[in-house]
Amino acid sequence: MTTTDLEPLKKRIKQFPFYTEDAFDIAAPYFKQLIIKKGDYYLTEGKVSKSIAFIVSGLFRTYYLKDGLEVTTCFCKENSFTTSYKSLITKQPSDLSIQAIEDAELLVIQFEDLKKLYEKHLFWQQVGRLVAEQEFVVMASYTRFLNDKTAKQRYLDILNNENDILQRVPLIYLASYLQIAPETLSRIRKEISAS
Amino acid sequence: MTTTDLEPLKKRIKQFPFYTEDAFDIAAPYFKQLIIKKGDYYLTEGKVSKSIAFIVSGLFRTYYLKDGLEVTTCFCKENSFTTSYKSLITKQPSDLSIQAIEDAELLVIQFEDLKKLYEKHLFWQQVGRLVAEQEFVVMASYTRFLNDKTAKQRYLDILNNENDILQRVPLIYLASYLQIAPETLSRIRKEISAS
DNA sequence: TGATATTCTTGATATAGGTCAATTTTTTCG
DNA sequence: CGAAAAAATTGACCTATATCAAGAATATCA
Repeated sequence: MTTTDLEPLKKRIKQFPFYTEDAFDIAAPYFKQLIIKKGDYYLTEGKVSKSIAFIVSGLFRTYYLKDGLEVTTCFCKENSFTTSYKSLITKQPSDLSIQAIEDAELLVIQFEDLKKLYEKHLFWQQVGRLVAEQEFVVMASYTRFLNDKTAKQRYLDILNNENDILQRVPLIYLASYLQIAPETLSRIRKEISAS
Repeated sequence: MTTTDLEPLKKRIKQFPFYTEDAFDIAAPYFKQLIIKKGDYYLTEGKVSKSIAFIVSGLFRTYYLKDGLEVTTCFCKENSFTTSYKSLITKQPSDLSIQAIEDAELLVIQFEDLKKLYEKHLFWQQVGRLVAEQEFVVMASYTRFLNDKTAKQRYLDILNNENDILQRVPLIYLASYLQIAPETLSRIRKEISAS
């Protein structure tokens, strides 16, 4: 019997202020390994999100349905966390699905267990706050990204700043993340390659 | 010498779980009253946000400049908090300005002081987390609001759900909050009143 | 109160990006 | 490998909303 390797997670948690080995050790038993194959789901629409996943390896996208069409809202890669944060917080059914677009390995903690840590350790309560703050900043930036830039600017932004993601996802997902019709994205790419 | 009346703030803080009078009393001395006249600013673009304000009375809007035009991102009314949350968290200069659009009374706490409370009391650390979570949910909803609905739907949403705000702000601010040109909003209103 | 600035409305016109339909290219997987 | 499915491209056309310009209605405050 081997124990799950938590090193990648520990490395991430160490980045938070006031980290101690103690705090980590007490949390460690709560994390369970979960393997998800490409195309499969960590969470599906309609379910209440009850856990948070640390992505050891692989790539996920979150999407919701708008008039029957999938709208991708996020790409989540290794060394970050994923969940339907809104569903987790509000305890309402998720309107997001979270799908692996590469084979993935997760370390999952139940939110109930995390809350126990919140109450036991200022450190974990603080991690909860910092993560929430970070999520807010990311969401605020995404809103501005969508609303302040033209379709072409948005694509160029990704091309310049998140090229690794671009290489790993089908353009059809990227298009909806950029809030562009796939046909329009195709034209933008053509225009750029011509110049 | 009279002490500042913190009752409205206390009433709001009482809504958080694990509230105790003790926790509130320890925080109380940090809150300072601030009066802001209509048209004046709580925060201006370029400054780093270093405090959080509880709005006892009055109404604020936050806006940023996009190609020289003011884009309103939020209306903040009595019994809620306001700040440039992103600037506060990231310690970067704010791209938002926060302007009173009605005479207002605030209770202001410095973020430095709040952080002291975070470290002293699990309760306040938790308040910080819950507020961050709430801000995230609001921002996520706003993003979806802007991207999933047509201009007309967005206006009708506000008309039906936030009529009090609508009564209190010039349409020109509302238009930019809805990401609609003022002319378009005017036409939408005309169309609705005709039907 | 009245002059001035601000806000709101209306019309004419422009455009970024969407939609629909057909084809080609790429990926998947038995 | 090769067939079927999925993704990407291309062309023709459309539409929601922006922009520009001008006038009417309101609000402000000396």
